[in-house]
Amino acid sequence: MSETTFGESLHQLMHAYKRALRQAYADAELDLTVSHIRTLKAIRGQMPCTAQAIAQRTQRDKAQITRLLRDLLDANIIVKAPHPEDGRSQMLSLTGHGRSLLESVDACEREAHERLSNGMTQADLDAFLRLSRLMISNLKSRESRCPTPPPDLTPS
Amino acid sequence: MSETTFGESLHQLMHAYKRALRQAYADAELDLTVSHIRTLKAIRGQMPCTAQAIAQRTQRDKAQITRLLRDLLDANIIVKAPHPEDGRSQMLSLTGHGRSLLESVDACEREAHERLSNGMTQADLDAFLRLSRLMISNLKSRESRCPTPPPDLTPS
DNA sequence: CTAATTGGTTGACACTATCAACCGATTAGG
DNA sequence: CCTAATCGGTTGATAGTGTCAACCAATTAG
Repeated sequence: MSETTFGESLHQLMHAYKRALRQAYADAELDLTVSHIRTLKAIRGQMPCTAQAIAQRTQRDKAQITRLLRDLLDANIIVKAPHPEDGRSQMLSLTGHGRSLLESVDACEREAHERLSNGMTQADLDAFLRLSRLMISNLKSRESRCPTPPPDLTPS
Repeated sequence: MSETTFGESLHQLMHAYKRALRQAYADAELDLTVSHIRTLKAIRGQMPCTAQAIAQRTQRDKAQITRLLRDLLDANIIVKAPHPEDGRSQMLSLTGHGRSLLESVDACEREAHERLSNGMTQADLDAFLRLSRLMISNLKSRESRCPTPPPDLTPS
């Protein structure tokens, strides 16, 4: 029976967490969705970077990324610059506005994170993170075996 | 800094998990979404039950529940019966079809769960579950502005 | 040079969450 | 009893998100 409660817990945790973030962002008058902010953080994490890199880092569809980036560009939170070596690609980076905005975000999240982790030790958090990562990699390994053409099992 | 990776991990785990479930359901030719199945499991968990109970149990909007139930009714997976003591309410229960369908679901999930938990001990799983529940209750307590009811962390 | 690949964009669609308005049944207060 | 508030459920609207497929232009490979 532990499968059912596992999935349920995961769902509930996810949604409670997202609600908490949305609430915190709204309280701070940050007019951004969770997705936008996730994208922003990905950019900051490896600035300057390409849209492709963000898609990989956040595990999301590149179409989705394009749309999120459009909003962020319109809001003057990031800027595009041509890629020096590849005319298809473009380098994304935060504007000053984007950077300061992201600092407010950090404050929001620190608060949310603090609430979330109430009663948990650092070891608990580490353990949770470790297990999460393990599960992600467990799931991903199987997932990605379809799109790649069969790793030649050609009858030798 | 650990907040960012925490949120990222949670997102990714959630989506990887949902993708795995969707894939498993599709492989088994179960034409149901994750939400439908979550709803079904809630019904099974406290059958017979009301829509209200499901909404609470799964922490979802009652409007959403109504729509999911409509689909399940149309597909003859559950049935409605009038509530004996309250004319507004209605008792939901699984049909035979629904029950057998849910058994296939269980099989799918067992498989997905097995893949997911590869390399994890039972203690790991328990720890993960315990921490998840703790965080959920941490987040919920402020959400609903209620005095925190003591989290019941019974490791069932 | 042509063909395949890659970075990015666009369109379409499904799923999910959330909010507000509403209906009929029930309950509470006078 | 009658009215008002509440409750279970339904419906509509809107937004956020995930996914797929088609496409363009730049790049690379043969």
